[in-house]
Amino acid sequence: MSALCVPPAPSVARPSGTSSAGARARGVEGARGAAAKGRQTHAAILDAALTLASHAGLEGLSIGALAAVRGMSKSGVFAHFGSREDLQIAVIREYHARFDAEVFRPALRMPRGLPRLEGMFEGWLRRVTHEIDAGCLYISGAVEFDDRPGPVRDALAGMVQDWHRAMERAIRLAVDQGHLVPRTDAGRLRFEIQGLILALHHDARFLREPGSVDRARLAFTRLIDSYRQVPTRR
Amino acid sequence: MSALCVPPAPSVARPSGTSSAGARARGVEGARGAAAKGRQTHAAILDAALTLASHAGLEGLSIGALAAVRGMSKSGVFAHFGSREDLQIAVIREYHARFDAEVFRPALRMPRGLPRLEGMFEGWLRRVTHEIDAGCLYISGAVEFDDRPGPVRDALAGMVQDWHRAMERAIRLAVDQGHLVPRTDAGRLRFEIQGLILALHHDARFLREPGSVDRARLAFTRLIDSYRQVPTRR
DNA sequence: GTCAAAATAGCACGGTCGTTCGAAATGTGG
DNA sequence: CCACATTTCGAACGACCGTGCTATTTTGAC
Repeated sequence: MSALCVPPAPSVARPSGTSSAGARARGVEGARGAAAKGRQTHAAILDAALTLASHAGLEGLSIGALAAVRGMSKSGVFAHFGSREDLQIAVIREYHARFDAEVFRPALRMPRGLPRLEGMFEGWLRRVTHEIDAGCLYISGAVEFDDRPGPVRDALAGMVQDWHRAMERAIRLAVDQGHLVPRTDAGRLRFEIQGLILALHHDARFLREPGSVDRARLAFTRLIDSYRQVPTRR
Repeated sequence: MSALCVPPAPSVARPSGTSSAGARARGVEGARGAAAKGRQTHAAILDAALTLASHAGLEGLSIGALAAVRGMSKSGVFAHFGSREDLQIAVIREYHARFDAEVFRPALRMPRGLPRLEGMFEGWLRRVTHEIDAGCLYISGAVEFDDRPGPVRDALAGMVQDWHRAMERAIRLAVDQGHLVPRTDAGRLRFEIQGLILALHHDARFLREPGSVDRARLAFTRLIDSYRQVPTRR
């Protein structure tokens, strides 16, 4: 399912000695038919949670606010996720799935090498641009959880690292294809590209500075050019 | 005082119709002698608040935790700042002052042009490096308040923009000195440099990736080289 | 329609939060 | 030492938080 690896919805392996039906595992469960309405509202809540977390951050995501948005009771919402932490992780997982579908997978359809790398950046850019009033969970989450160990941080870091690995793979492919100079350090180029996205997110979203997107795109072009393999060179 | 402009401690111009002695303006007040012990604990609290906010973020900065750290009562702490918001702003202002003293002012002592620009980056780098287990308030604040209008966000944004302007001034000086190519776009170069710092903060602090500092330094060198005015060129 | 299972509501608990207010303690100038 | 301003405390408030329990409603298969 998710092209950026990560095990698919780990069927909630937590201790779950929590007695009550509230913590019931909302994993793959009895396959066919069993939960029709349940799954549906579960998805709807998750969607609202994603919107909410995009604005208030994962820390600002509260079950009460979520219940108010969905027009249902706190405990009704709560029952769909074993705990607030599980809710946060579910949100991260959902964000990852969307990022995967909207950024990574389309880029995979581009020919390997520079075009695919550029596709990744463009998709990323598009997402951050649309998110200018929504906020990237990878970025806000990184800041919120950089000092807070635990499963949420682990989930977040794992997915960000997946994405980094994917980018570096694309960079190495571009080297193999002869599009970039052979001595290209994939890790460093990934670092530099990511810096552009972070700067864009900062300038556009926090400072509301217009023209940031063009600036990021220009900087990317400059950056790639400095790594480009020019056949007619010395 | 603060070389990066920003009016110096605006003597708290808020309405202050809040009756009680709690909200008493802790501004410049009667100059000499009047408040000896008060100022001292005020500074001590502020220092602890800075440490706390560096780890938990400005949002995570709570008066209760601060009181516990300082070994005093919540209301005792509270009385030193009119409100939580004023506390946050005071923290930001203090952070700005330190940044000013540790990054900006030392760089000003370097000869104008590239050396000063490099000095700024190095100072910034040093600060982020030391902050690897402390967190940069400019960065975490930007993420926390990008969707939250109000005086805290305004204060934060103002100071970040001050710093940006200072960097761009340094870049333009480097152009004037003939160190960088004349067509250098100061805003874009500032954007690119800032991206490196943000990427460093992200990789080193969130992902705990070793070698990020060297990577950032290398990337900076590469970046500057791509803008460098080479006298012996074509 | 029946009936079990699933989904949701309602309510209460313990906790932390920022804030208020009046009293107690502490410091300071005369 | 006194008198006064400043500083600190303690207790309480209302609000919101996550969570646990027990009903009640809704759903879906037969």
